[in-house]
Amino acid sequence: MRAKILLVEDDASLVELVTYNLEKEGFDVVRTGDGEEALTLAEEEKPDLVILDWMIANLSGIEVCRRLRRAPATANLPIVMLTARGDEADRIRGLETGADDYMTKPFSPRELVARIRAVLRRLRPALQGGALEFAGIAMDTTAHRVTRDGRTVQLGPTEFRLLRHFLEHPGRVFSREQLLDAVWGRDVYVEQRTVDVHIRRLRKAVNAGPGSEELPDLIRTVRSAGYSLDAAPVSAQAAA
Amino acid sequence: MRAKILLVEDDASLVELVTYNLEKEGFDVVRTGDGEEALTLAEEEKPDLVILDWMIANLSGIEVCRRLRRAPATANLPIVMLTARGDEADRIRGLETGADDYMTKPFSPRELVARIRAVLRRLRPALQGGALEFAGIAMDTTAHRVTRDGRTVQLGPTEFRLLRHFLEHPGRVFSREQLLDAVWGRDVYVEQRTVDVHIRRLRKAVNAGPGSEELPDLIRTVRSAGYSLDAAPVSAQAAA
DNA sequence: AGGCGGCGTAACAAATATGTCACCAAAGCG
DNA sequence: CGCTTTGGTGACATATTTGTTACGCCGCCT
Repeated sequence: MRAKILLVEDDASLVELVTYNLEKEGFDVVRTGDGEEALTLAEEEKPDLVILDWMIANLSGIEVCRRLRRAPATANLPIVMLTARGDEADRIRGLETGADDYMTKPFSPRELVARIRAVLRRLRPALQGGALEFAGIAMDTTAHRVTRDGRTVQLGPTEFRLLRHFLEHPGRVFSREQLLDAVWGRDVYVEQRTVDVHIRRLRKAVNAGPGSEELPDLIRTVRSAGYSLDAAPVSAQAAA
Repeated sequence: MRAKILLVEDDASLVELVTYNLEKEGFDVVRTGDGEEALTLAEEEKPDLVILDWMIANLSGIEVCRRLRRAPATANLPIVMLTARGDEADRIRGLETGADDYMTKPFSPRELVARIRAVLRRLRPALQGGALEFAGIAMDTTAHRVTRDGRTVQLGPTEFRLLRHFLEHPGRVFSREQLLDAVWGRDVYVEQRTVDVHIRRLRKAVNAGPGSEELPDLIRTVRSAGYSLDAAPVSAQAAA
């Protein structure tokens, strides 16, 4: 999957330079020089990361940053601040406002790309390899294809995102609420029970073996806590 | 939630400075100056973040970083590199190796703390808990999994919370009332005897060995006082 | 328009956890 | 010793949580 980056910057030559380098490295770039528009674009374009200049028209970068953090839809969006000032106090203020990293101008495009890669690797593993794998389940996020032990698994869009989320954090238990946040989106209101139904559909699809055979269930139900993708099944040892 | 930070640095005065500031800010700090040991500690201490000096004994920081990324247990561990070099090429190399951020010496402690906060803020969802361990009992609160001497232990939700409470305060004796407060909640009214029953269930689950064997009981009954999680098998204590 | 696939909800069934009891065992205590 | 107090246990009815199925809605494609 190509990562989409929102570049908020009003220095035209810098925009060109950065855009050129990012696109060369395989990112999609959406651009604006306006603070208000940046907020709109952050919602509508759903970028994977925002590069935000400190000094821009209409709203200061730091204000944009603050508002992005406040809006549920963008609260977790990775933000890299760009600043001409080398002043430490400003950098700290930027980070405390919720930026994830910053770069001081002038910077080299190579370093910017390396930093963005580092941030994305941390935050969106799915964007990196394109391939996820766990306990016999393989997902090609680029091709939107899933296999279990080599056999193709057919999934609906929601089940796909659900499984991807589990594959990105194998072993970890997620509450229904967390899953709704991560898979459905922070601003969607649906019943928590909906998660159960999709878990059920995911299980059915993933655990179907050849013929009518049933493969081991890799989705673990943690009562009163949620679900997790898990390889280690409960040891059915002698408990008599 | 106190975050635990592994500090890998061999300059003693810098270690002091950083440790002092981190602890003042409420972090737990584990330290080493040795690369090999860093890898061990990263696995055993399960820190939430690693601060890694570029120049350390035994293994270079960048090599430590690479190995941390390769091991599944630490592949997603946030890493902040510390370097004396201002050389851009090195910084890029650090980031591309998998570091999430870097700081160039000399740096101000305040900025370091701000950066660490920024990184942890991003990752908080992934940090909900961590690992607890005491006398052979290991609990992974993230995965909601408990083992005794490596064998999986099956617990109900209440038993899980109860055990977690004990693991968080090993050795300490809690009255039934305190346990009801901490595990059930302050506003729930149930009989104190209920605690006994759950202690019983917890013991049964935790002390079950292979087959029908019984492992030593780690939950100590303190008559007319309460219960505690305790490794010491001897009960020749005279409390008054 | 008609058919289709995916989605969210409701409803019911099944599984599991929980709080209390009643009764037994063990530990202080005079 | 015998009595009293405190903790251990197994059983059980109830409450809560989860599994599963059916159904209607909506957007999309032809």
